[in-house]
Amino acid sequence: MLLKHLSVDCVVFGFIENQLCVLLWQSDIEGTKRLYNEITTNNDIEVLYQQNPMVSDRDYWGLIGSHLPNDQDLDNYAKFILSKFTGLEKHVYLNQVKTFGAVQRVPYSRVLTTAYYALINPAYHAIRKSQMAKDLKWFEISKLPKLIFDHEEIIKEALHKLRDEVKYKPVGFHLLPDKFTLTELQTLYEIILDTTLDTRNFRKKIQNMGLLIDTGERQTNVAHRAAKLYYFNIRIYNKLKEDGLNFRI
Amino acid sequence: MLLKHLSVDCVVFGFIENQLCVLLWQSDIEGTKRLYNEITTNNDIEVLYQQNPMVSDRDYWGLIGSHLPNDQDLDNYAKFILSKFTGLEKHVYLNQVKTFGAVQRVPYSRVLTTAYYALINPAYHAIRKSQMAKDLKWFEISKLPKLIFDHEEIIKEALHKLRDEVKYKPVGFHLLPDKFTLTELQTLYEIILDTTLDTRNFRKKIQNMGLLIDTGERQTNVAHRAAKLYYFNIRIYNKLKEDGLNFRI
DNA sequence: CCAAAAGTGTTAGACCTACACCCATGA
DNA sequence: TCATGGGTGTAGGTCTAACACTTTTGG
Repeated sequence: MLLKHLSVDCVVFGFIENQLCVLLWQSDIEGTKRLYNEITTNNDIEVLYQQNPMVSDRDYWGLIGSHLPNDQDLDNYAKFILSKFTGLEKHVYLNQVKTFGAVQRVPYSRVLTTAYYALINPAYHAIRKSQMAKDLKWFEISKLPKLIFDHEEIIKEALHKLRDEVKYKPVGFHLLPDKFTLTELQTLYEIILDTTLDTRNFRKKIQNMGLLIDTGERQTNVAHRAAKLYYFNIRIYNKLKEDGLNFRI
Repeated sequence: MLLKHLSVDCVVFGFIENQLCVLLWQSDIEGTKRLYNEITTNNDIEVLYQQNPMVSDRDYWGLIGSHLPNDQDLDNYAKFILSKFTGLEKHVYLNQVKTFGAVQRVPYSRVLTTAYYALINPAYHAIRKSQMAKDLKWFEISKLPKLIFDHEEIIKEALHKLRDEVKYKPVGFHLLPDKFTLTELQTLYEIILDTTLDTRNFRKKIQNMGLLIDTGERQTNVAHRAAKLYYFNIRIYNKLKEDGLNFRI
């Protein structure tokens, strides 16, 4: 059974062509029904979905998400949503943002939603649209379309949390490919924190953390000096995740 | 109507005699029914409460909290719980921790709970037990009694969040009286962060933030040199709340 | 006058900031 | 050979960490 009053939404962040992007969808009512029939029987899905603006109006987009089934753990179900909607399997960084519970956030029904944010690297994790979506697309964070309900607020809060975390924990790396250049890393921080950073100081700081390992490889096919590729040291990563990181700027 | 599947719990932290404490209660079933009759009609309260270990077993304590009414905003309802259970009025620092949603967290029913934490100063905010409680008491964080459900985990998570925040935001002050000494402030940080701090360095750091204003007053009736009393500068406090604070140790 | 806690300054090292030029590559 | 982005060092200032003694008060 689906819980009528509680849903789970995922703010999926991706770093694409030096832009921070969010993954949004438009639901296909028939496909969504089919999904819910897989998950549970005897549900109120038609009541729950037929009034959603995203179903009837092609201008409206939403965060991927769904009502929570009675028999699913909240955290696991967020993972499930992510993999069901995008085809992504495990090892995706996923973090609860908070629960949004204004009475009128969904105009036609009382629904609270627990939001999560995910960080993925679209170059390495191919997204595939599931059958239940009419459409599934990346939008730059600064060029969002019309959004259903309070999803714009949810995205803002998730971004705020990401900004906070990126300063004190080594989370940003999840948005990069396995091997990346220092310039990519710097650009990532610049975009997330919406600022510019001094290249020399940034490199010194990062290298002093001991977090990066030189792969010995370099970029290929670039029309300029090829940059070194790094990956990151998971042991030191785990340590910094515990101890915190000082990335204030 | 009360939502059967969603509750709100508050982890109320207080700083008492140089110890970090949590406020816990034991519910009185009759008093609780009376409260719910005030809030809503036609509810399932007996089903919701009669199996709670706290009701039948005097050894079990719980966080203050209740099921969420259909027509109440989540954030407002957390404030309401705080004032209803303790008699505290506004201006209490309250912050959402996260939502706990394991399927079996309440053994006899599917209930998710959104936890908040509150910081209060018991010396200045007198707590009064409401009629619906058999008992309401402060417990040192290191000497917790048996707790219902996953309330111990909720307290741990709230404490973890408090520790994280205290390093980067000026939240700790909410646990102190309006006028306080530098030693009280230092002890507070030492207790929350579970460490010791160098007095001279601590004082320099705090004073350089410009957050404190000398009241010109001193302690009275102490059997040693009387310490200066400070209060804190709300303007700089608000600025630091925005910009963040660097209190890493 | 004693006990107890308040209050204070200096130095060495670490870290942060600001800043400009040469290097490697493919087109 | 040019355009593009990669890569590097230094000096001055600020912040941090370590450390011990004197002051004030009430009993």
